[in-house]
Amino acid sequence: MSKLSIHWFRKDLRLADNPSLHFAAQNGPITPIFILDTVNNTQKEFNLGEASSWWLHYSLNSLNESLGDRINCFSGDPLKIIEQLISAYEIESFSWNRCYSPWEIERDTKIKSFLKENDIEVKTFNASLLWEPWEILKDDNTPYKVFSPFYRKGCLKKHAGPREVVAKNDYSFSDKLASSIDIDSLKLLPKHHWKDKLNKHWKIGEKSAMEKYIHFRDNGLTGYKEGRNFPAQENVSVLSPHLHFGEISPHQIWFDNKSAFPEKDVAHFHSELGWREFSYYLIYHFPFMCTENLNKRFDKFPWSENQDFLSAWQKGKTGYPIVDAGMRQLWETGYMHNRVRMIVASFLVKNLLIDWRVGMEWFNDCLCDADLANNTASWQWTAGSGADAAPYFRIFNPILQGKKFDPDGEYTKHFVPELKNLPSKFLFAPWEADDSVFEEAGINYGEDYPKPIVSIEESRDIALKAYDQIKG
DNA sequence: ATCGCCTTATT
DNA sequence: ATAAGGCGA
Repeated sequence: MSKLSIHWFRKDLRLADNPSLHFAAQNGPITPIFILDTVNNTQKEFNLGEASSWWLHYSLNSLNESLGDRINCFSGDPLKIIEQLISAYEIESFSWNRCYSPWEIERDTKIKSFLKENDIEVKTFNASLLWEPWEILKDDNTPYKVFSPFYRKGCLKKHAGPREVVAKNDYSFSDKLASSIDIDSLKLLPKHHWKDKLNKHWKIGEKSAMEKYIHFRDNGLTGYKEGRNFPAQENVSVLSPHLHFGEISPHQIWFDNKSAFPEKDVAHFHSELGWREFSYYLIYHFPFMCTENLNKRFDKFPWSENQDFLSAWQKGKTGYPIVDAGMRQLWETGYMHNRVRMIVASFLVKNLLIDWRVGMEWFNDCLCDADLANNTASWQWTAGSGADAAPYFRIFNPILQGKKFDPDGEYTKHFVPELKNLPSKFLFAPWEADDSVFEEAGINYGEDYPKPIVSIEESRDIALKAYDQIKG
């Protein structure tokens, strides 16, 4: 048997623009492996949530189809599995594309030196970031903490630019290894029926990811800059889960010719990719922030542990329609529009006074695009404890946000159908309607739909006082 | 060292 | 109109 050129698939579940795969192909057929790591990410913050586990199952199946059913799956401790592979087979080369979560960096560093000690050629590549986090620094060689200068100066001006897209070849793949298991044996599908709802909302895999990008480009990119704020409009790409699992790369998107589209929309869409980069950048330079406040002052913040509030938030029964619509969209579809993510997160942290980590855990479990970097950076941003955070007093008002960004109530009524007959002027503040309005709308207020669990004004004041306490 | 600037707001 | 405060050059 000839020597194996192993490519280790991780967050790069595609054939196109895959530098490691491209490298492995130089030595004949590639041996593609996937390892479900059951050892290094057991901490709940890093664990594969239910929705992303569900996604991964189908993404692997889609990938495997492209590989002609040649994927080799394993489950367990990657180091041990790789150890077994190199003792059982002769290895020509071992390669992968980099991952950037702190626990992945730690794991991969160990595996890389282990392979080197055993005289195996090991190569790693960039497949998922436009700018390597260590390549962008201020003039004083410390990392940026504010997005705009990071992106405009660090990324766009000073850097030579992202690597080119790797051409796709007709790769060939070796026969399956005897010790590998099949995808089903990874047991990624959740047992309960929640997942059944997800099926109708998504097409998973490399081909669908590219189709979705093209569809967005041709139908949603024009008007993106403003339209992206309106959850009822189709001006967002919804590429996040595909990007998370690497079914499509930011390079493929970045370098795609968009000259037919308005410059301001294109620039803004690119800057959103920049935000994704910034999140990865932050957790690379400040790995502790995945579990701890970036701003240490927040360690003293008097978070509430109100389980009733948390449960109402999770179920979408807070009595604030735009918040509830968002939380139900999450539960129904494994996704939430970005504008609404900010609204529900602000509500949890600044009106219910619940620790951002509790919200992050729920998002991690329910979002198909659950991503440690984006989740960490965005929750901390909302909580005010993170980098480039909004001033603490900038607390989202769910009534005003609803009126402003869902003016016709289309999004809210879709996910909170019990309010569909409520006149628009009351939709985001139902308590302002009197009995006759509810009667006419056929709503038993307080039964069919809950009354607010907290007062916006009072809870806002409490949050501001708590913030005053932790100020230096 | 100082000064302009800052994704996503609210009243 | 207003609201802190820190970052970046």
